Amino acid sequence: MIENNSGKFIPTFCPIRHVLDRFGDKWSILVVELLSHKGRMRFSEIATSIGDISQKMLTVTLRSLEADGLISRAFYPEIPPRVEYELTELGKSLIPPIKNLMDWGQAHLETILDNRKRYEEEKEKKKISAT
Amino acid sequence: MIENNSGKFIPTFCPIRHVLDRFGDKWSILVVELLSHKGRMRFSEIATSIGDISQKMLTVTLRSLEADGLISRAFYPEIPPRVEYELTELGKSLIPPIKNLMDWGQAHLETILDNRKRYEEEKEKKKISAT
DNA sequence: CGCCCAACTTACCAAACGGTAACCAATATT
DNA sequence: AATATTGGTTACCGTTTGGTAAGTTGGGCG
Repeated sequence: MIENNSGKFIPTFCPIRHVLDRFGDKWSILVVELLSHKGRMRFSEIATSIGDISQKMLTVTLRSLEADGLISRAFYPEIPPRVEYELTELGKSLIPPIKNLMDWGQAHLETILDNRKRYEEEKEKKKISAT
Repeated sequence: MIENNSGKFIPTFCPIRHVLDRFGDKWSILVVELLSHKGRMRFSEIATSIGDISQKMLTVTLRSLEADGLISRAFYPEIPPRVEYELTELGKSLIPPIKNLMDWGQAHLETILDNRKRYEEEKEKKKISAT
């Protein structure tokens, strides 16, 4: 067993679990994706680009991406301070696999939503016919 | 905005958010991965293969994968009953992108864990030097 | 009669996740 | 003197997630 950065324990032997554990949160992949398009970005730029992320969660997300070496943080002690983030080489290496998954999503999203709707309708029918 | 299968609302225009929303849970990708290796599997087979999934979560996960058309469910009304699951064509189309992500994980997991440890150590050092 | 099987379903509960709002630093502007 | 700036941190709290344990189905079997 191995302890991750939030104190949870997951099986050592299973890299899948680690990947899921790392990217299963709400914002990490989104931030990586964003940085892959825009290059270096300031904290506030990322915040407004995403739109509905809270300041706290953006900080938490950026910190954990930085801890894993996926992004780098450059602090400029000006007044007011400026902080810039960008993908490291390791972070950049993550772009192709993420892009693949996103392309798959783009290609099949409609089908999935249709399936989901159909499934719900079937369930409703069965409920009614069971009365 | 679009409502997903758990009643949450996410921006329509962003397929990334949908993919994350769909696969951000703890078990979905793991089940797809497993079925991609083993083909058809019974409920109990999946349960013991994963090892630490609860019956409830396996049911929930399988239902939502079925709702989205990623797996098919075959029920045999024998005594005791038998249920078999396998990937649909749509589900199979998901294997390559998932495999890419997993390969990336396998390749970089150690680096990430090292980075994470180093980051924690640096943080500790700063804490001590600040006293 | 009572207990077994597989594959659930349900009620209940604990922990994790993530949001809100307040506070901070140091300087520049009003 | 008060306010604004950026990029945070922190305490608090509600929601979501997922686990535990019990109950359900119906025929087979000791």
